Amino acid sequence: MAQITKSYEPRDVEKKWYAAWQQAECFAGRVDPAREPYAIVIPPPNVTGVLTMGHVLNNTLQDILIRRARLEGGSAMWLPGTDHAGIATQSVVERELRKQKKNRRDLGREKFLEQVWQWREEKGGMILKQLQALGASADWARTQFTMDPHYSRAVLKVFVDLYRKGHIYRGKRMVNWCPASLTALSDEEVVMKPVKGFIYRVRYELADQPGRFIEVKTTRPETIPGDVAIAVHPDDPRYQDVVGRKVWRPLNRAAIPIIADAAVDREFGSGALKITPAHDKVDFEIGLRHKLEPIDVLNPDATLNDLAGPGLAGLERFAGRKRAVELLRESGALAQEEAYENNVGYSERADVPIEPRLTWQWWLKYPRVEEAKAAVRDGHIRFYPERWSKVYLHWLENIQDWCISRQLWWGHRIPVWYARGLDKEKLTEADLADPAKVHVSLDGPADPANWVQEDDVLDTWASSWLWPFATLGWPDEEAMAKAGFDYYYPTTTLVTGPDIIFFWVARMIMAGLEFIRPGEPLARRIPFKQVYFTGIIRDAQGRKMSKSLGNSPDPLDLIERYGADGLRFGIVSIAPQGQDIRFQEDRIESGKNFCNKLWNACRFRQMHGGIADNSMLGAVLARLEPAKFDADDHGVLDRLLATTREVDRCFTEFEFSAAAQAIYGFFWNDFCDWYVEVSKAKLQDEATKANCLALQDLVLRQTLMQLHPFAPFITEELWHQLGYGSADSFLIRDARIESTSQLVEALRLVGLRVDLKASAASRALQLSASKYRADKAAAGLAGARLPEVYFEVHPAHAAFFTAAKAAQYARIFETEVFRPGTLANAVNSVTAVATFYLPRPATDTGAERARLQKERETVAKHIAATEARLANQAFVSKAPPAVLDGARKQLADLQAKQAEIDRLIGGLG
RNA sequence: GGACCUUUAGCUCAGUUGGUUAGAGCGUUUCCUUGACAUGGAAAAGGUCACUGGUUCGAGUCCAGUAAGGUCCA
Repeated sequence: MAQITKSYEPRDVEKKWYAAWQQAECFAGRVDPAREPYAIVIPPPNVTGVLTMGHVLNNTLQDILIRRARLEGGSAMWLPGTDHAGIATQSVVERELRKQKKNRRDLGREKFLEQVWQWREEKGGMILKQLQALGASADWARTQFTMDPHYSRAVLKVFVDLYRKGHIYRGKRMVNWCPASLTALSDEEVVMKPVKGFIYRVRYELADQPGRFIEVKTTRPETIPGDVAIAVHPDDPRYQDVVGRKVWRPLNRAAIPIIADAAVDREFGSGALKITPAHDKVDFEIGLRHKLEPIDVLNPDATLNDLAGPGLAGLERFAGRKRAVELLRESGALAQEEAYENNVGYSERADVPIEPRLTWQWWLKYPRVEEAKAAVRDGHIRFYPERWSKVYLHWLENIQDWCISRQLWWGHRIPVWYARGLDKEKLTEADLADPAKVHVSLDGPADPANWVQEDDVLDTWASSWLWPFATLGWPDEEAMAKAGFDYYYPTTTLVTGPDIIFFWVARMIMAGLEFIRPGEPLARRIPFKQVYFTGIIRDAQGRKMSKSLGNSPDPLDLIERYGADGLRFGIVSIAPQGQDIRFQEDRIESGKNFCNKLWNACRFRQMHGGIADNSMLGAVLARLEPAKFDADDHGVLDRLLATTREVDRCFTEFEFSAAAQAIYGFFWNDFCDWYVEVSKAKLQDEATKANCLALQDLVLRQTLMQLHPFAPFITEELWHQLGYGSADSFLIRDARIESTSQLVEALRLVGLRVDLKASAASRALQLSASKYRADKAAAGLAGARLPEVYFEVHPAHAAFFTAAKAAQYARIFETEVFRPGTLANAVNSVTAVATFYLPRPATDTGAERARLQKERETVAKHIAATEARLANQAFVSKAPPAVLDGARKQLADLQAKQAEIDRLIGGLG
């Protein structure tokens, strides 16, 4: 066996084990009826994406769940892949074309798509490689891409199916138009931002009554040429006499009617509203009600067109706004201009203001909305934290049809063909229902020469909503059998961010319910049983991490500096359930430090004796000698079991950071700081050495297993170094973690039960040692190793803290000689276990008296408070007995302590 | 406008169904190269638990309200 090095060097260890795991196919998810299936599908990252801290957190948590499931004996399968990300990917390739002074139209659709595929082959999916550096144990052989042939076929089949069921229709409606990407967007892809601008009061002159004006407030004067009416509230007394008459539109002058509509807000401005149906959703509705023909004054790229009239036509929309204001001012129509802040919808991807625009698009009426609500409401799918279910249900209550068409080339082209020669812009509902005019099918028409395919592609989310089953071969039965569909669906857990609860989570649930196992119970059709929502990683100031702020650390750089395990452990330990995370690099550093601590504890073990039989739990336990167990042995075993219990609980509640902290606290404080220290004496004594090493082996074994999901590389390495696994086995694949009850039972079989009294005695001694060292430091003796220290054990601890035992603690009490007795003119340390007497070179009775007096005051204060509580009749009669006993015991202890201090003060003379 | 979240030590956060003297990590200060680890060890300082009421023998915890910050929806 190789000697463990002085400090942990992650780089080579990580490379070595990742390659070995892959070589041995440790990540493969295999159908095995004897084992419990455990499946996770990755939230497919954007194929153009690179690893961010958000990915690190999200994927570390998935890997933790998958690795824990393996350790628990489940057949774990983590399915990776990427998303074709329509707009993002198309933009990347278009940007490259622009460098060559070309655009996609120069190339034509087919050539352009060839370029995109080429880009994807060369540079796409880099993020999956980066996940490997993080240690992700995904089943790479199953890697999926939403544009793969079989996946595409699933997407198109779903379109055709929903079309035939009447869920999909083509309609000319207001959409959110992105003038940068030149495509429609769904409501979910629009973010509202407050924007500082101006609001203008504009006067419209009555056509038949020159000199009389109606005033309208608007933030968008450039759309005035698109006005088709002025609307007032039917009950507004100010305007009773003008309804039905006409006003002059002040830009691109024309007479337009004054109409009455109840949707007008009488409180806003003067109570009159300009109606521009082509450029506003509300106006569009009003226009429909009054049968007004919209006037679209914008081109697709949001420049003003000829309908905007002379002076504005050809201008970009914001330049047009300035110009419109000038024109209004010149003509005297501008009454006022004031600063104003309003909410403007922005394209999430392109970050430019969207335009409400009237276009033909494909729409989806969501299927299974009610069932989707029931699935979560009735607990078939559980959200962690639970509160997200409210957000989810609220969205479903107010659900709107989904605009699924995108005016892009990169994506799944909609499987609709129009009879050659038809004018797509003028199709009626009857035309759309006529198979001679419109053909919808998976494979296209038999006579393609007579048809023209729809140009639009589907929204990327209209492919990723099928992810949990299209990745398992659906709808092809042979592929499903090969992928283990029956075994792995529904998948177990989904780990994702709450920002895509509507985009993705809700839609996946509806898709699963609609397409999988029709007619079977809901619980068999849902795509997953649990959804864990992570927090969002922010910088130290609480800002979202973003490229433009440059406040996002590079995860690969962090892995380089702290190791993948350090990064994983660090990030998980600061990620409380359901809250956003403030990233602080020092936490990653402490993850690395913990790895080093673990490393050195194992090194200590290795330096103190050859590795005996550690091959299985039974072998380790067989080496324990229960008869030799002392208080500290019981203490560390007690803490090990408590930690195991806590980690078990954390996994059922998805409390990952609590689990990490439980392991950290146990290992560092209980094991290293105390047990390893007391071991140093035990290992010098042949009578206690073997048992001590066996107990260390047990603690290290269970710790490595518990820690493995969080820090896979170092634990695998140490697992082998300490002989827990044979050369051809792996911690990741072959180890089976014991639950608390299994561990307790295994201990019982070798005659071991934790003695709680002994454990408590060990704990009391630890606290005493702390108190002792504090007293020692307060007396100016910090750090000094004393030649001799005496003690008088308090009766309650005499059984555990014997003279022979005490000698073993000399090191911890920083003394050469440690034995019973008293000492006059000493520094006196009163603890729960004993009173200690520390010699000091020049005795200062005054200082010692002052120190003891101060301590006496503190004790007296607590005594008074406790006495007051016990003197309260209401407390005594109503508090539960355990609390009452606790208070009484506390009082007794405090009084004993006070008496001891008094005795010492008296002894100072 | 509606819904949800947050407010505890200088910083980041724990704190189960109310119950002894409110915890951790980092940071700060002091001491220690002793033999696993200075990526370490020991100790200390530091908190009117945002505020105001209420329920209770007892409130960081439960209830009502207020304030500040944040997120989502409209």
